[in-house]
Amino acid sequence: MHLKPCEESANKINQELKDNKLIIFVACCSIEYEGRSKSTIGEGDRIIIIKPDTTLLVHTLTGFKPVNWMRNPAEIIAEYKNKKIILRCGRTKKPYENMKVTITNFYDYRTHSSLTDKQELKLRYREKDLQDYLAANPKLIHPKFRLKTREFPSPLGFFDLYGRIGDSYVVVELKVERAGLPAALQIKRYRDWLSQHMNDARGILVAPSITPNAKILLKKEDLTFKKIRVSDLEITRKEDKKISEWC
Amino acid sequence: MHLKPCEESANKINQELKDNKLIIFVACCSIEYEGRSKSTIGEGDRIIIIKPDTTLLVHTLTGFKPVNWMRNPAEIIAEYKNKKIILRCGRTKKPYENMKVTITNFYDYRTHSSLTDKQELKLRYREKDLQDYLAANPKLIHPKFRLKTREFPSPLGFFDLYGRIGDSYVVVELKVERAGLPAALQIKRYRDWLSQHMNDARGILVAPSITPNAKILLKKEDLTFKKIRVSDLEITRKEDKKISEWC
DNA sequence: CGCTACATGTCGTCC
DNA sequence: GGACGACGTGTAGCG
Repeated sequence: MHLKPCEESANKINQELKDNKLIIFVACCSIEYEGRSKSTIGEGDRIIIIKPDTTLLVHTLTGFKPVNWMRNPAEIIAEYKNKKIILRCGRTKKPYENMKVTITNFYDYRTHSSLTDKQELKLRYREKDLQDYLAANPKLIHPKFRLKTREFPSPLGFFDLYGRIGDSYVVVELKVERAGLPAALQIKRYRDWLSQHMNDARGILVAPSITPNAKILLKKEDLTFKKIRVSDLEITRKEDKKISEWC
Repeated sequence: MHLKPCEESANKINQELKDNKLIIFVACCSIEYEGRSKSTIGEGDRIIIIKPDTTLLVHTLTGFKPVNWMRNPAEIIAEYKNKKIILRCGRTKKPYENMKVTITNFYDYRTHSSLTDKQELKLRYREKDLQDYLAANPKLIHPKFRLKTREFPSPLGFFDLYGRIGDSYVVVELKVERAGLPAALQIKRYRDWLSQHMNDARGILVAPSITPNAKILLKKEDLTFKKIRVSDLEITRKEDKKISEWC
């Protein structure tokens, strides 16, 4: 449908907002936002989605991230003024934010109701799963590692894994992605805290790889790096297959 | 348009992908993803956007984040099989990932070409602006603070601001949001590094507020917290205005 | 509701 | 292309 900026269009939009319809349109618009930050963008052609839960997304023609957005819960109102449709949108919870979308031309306007989606995303191979797996197979970390607890609560934060190697007390920090300086500093402060309470404390950083600076820090601080790729544990990823070869 | 799952539809989609059209549709589909992680989601009604730059987004009916996506650059191919349209999508650069969208029913299908957007988002009130302002008004940090340089390069990272208070050398870390443990640790390691090179080193953390744990660490480490809200500097945000009161 | 840590984070920027 | 840090980060989990 090709909506025109007029009084009836504003009314129509307001009714459909009220009915919690899914609204999708492409339009030439400019946007102002104010809240945690403040932004403006001049006139251009963009995609706008208003979900039944009042989530509002504005996408430009390129890139992953919306150029502007409003998280639910929000209030959204349309009005007609100076030959333009103005969408006012404000969050009804903290952080309070608001947005104004000024539409000069619609290229397309569609609404949907009675759509259903009862499925949930099943995600695998992240830190939690790695922790599960290593808790069940502690010897992958060190042949003599004996696990005592997972998510051990220290004042500095939770130790992913905590246990012993011989007489030493050991804190293990897990990273699914390449470990950088922050990860190295994290295991350092964990080990340092632990050594204040135990005679013999060690720290092990588990990750698929490590950045040079992080490696230097570990060496200097007598900490251990253990290379474990989450994807090696069960399944090999198809990284280089050509598009035609996928199953 | 109400596309049906058939051979012609697959051909049409492939042609429009080739033409770098913007494609937006609502469909009942299931999705498999594999790459940095791995996920599946069963059949449900979702919104799918394919941008001219090959960015692909799949949105459910609620929430801000896409349930599945593929960042550009990617290759996308449609095919017809077993009364379903299958979209295969794979990134052509690292990280290599791929996705399969299996479509059983289209509720809507729209494409657009000749859309243009030459505008860029103008964002304000973030860390850069705070740095600008405090560099121009260093006395807001401390009455005796004399700025030497901004973005002072240390091996640990850039010091947001660097200068002197009396005979002390001072590193300042700026945060626009509430400062947590990571921020406190950051200023600590900056100060520690500085104290290895200077007789008298101090660290100041500037933020609108601070979490309890971070505050404890600062106190214990003899670091300073200075409360500065970026929004107090020039402009008051309208946080609690009702929707009807916005300009 | 605040605090913390994770994320298929994404994105820019510097090297 | 890797490393690093900001982000209107969003989001889930827990107290």
